[in-house]
Amino acid sequence: MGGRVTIYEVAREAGVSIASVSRVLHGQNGVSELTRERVGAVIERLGYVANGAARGLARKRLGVLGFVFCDLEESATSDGVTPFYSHEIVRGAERAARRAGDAILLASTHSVSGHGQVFELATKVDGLAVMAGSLSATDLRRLAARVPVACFAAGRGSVDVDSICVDNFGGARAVTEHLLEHGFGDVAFVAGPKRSAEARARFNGYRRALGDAGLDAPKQPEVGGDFTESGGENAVEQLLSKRHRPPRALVVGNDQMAVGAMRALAHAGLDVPGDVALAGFDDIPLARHVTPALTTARQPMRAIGEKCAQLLSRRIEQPDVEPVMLALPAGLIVRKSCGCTENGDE
Amino acid sequence: MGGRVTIYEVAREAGVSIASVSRVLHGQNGVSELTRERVGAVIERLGYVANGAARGLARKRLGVLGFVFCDLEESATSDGVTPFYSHEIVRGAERAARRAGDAILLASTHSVSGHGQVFELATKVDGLAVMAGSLSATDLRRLAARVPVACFAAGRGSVDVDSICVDNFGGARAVTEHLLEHGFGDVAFVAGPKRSAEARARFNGYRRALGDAGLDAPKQPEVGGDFTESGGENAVEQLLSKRHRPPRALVVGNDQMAVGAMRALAHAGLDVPGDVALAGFDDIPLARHVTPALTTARQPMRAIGEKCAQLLSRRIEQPDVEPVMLALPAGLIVRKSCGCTENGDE
DNA sequence: TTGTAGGCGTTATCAT
DNA sequence: ATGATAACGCCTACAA
Repeated sequence: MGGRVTIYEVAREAGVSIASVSRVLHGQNGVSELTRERVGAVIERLGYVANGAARGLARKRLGVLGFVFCDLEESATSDGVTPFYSHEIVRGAERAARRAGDAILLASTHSVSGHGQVFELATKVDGLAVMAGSLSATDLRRLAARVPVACFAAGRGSVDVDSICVDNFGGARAVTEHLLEHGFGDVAFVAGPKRSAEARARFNGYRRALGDAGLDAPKQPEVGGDFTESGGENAVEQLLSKRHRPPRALVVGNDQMAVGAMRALAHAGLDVPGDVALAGFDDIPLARHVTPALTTARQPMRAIGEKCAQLLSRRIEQPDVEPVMLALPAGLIVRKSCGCTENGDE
Repeated sequence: MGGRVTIYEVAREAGVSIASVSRVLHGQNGVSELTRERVGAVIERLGYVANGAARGLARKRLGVLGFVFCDLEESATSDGVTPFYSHEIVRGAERAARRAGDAILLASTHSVSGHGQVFELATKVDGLAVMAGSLSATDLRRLAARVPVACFAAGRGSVDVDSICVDNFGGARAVTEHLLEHGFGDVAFVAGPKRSAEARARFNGYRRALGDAGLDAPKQPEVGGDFTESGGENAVEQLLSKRHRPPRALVVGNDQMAVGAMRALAHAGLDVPGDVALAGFDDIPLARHVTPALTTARQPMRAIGEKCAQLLSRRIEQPDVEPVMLALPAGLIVRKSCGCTENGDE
């Protein structure tokens, strides 16, 4: 918001009407060069900054897109996963938003929880992009009934809003196929949270790959975790104790759990990829840095952010178009944990 | 912004005046229980969401704090450093802002550069927190003359605005002292960018520690980099070629460069910490994951974000109080790269 | 090219 | 307890 000086003062000081000031402010035509210069000088001298509230009120558009993330707090965050995840999305979103002249308002579900702080937030934006899982389906529905909403990182959900996510099914399938191509017959799966649509999609991608290879695939994941490092560690410990012999390869629901899995395997005296090959999902920054470097399916986070902002903008402009659900392809990132030796890293 | 339904419609539908609606909206007294209920019901039924622009205009306060970061783009970012850094700051900021009923508007300098997009941004917020280095001193000054501004991650700069940063001097000093306590006599320094006030403060902290130990310290850093991994790698290569014998220990300007340094040392066949001990600065997430784990000085990012939001809020309320410069203590994080063996990690 | 004036949706003051 | 009614600062027809 502009400090004190208003368009009226600029007008007075320049000896013109506010309409003229407004015109030069927006670089419109129909202003004499002289006026333009005079007004410009006054604006600079007075340090005028337009009042966004007034502008938003008049334009019926604040020029602000809200993004709400779910804050996994102490769990996933401590390893810098969520931060990166959200940061890349924000970057993409910001880029797209800026092209449209908008700015990004940030909030995390943790700080936005309580009763209905999202609705309070909704007040300050033209539309809200929400990360799947950061809101209950009920709240999401209520929200969408009030303001333009888009959803990211969502699997095929039930709520009828625009949404965008990575192709979890395809990514997991590709990763699994890669493991299969190594000739590993016994490929097990470490699942994510049961309630997560994304986690389920990844499991299904894994199953499909097995099926296509003529292999038996379990209907349900043998073990699973909550997408955290320790979750992955526990899951693999459990898996090892369940089986008389460890699987030859492992597709893990996400990279973070994969890192935990590596720890569990090391603990059990198993070599990766010698004894057990491994692949994750997401391509978090850490994936390149663990030893061996993690083979994984990359989420196009930036693109997700961009696309989400675009979807949201569109809905703001055209509130009644049919909602779409997009899935962006995941990139197969081959590193060492699968048994490949060449450095396939970019 | 609220979709279509306004306070007038709510009022009409509830059979009261907009004043009454406004009252129940703010939980004010002086409203009969009956009215309160009726209005509440209508609000829910109509899905009313207040228009933030109108509200901001009337209140002279949008309830939004802007944060602008500098986007190191492909350099530092590719390793997930900046993301983490900014994410933690944003978290802290959001927390503090929320307590004050505010929201956080995000922007990065990359996308905000060009001519004066910051000023455009300034339009949409009540105040702006800017990361040091994301703006030229001139722009910062101009900005501060127009809207409330606070600065974070700034060393003692010249511009007269509220600012907050970690105690770079003290942190570097503590880290250096720790290395000295190991009995390493020859401790070299890998500096950050010359223009960075933070980098200089760290160098000075290093010098002070040497001086206090009765050791000679160079007036200028022997080598330096740009705070990136490859920058650190190059700097150390250069250092090794300059000297006939490698230093016994190395204080590196930040963690990211320290990781690069480790690579250079490994390349030269030098063991860390056996041949060369190492310490960094920041405590980025990766620091725990490299081998050996990196000893470093931790930046209290969250606290920085919180404090910055507070400083900004204060300045918005009281534009004329004397600007303050705060430095938060850095925590010494002892891990393996310095030669310590016990696991000092939290 | 320039100016006038109504409207945007809330808040808040002042009556009632 | 409730209701009119000015601001708030900008945008934008519409006039001149």
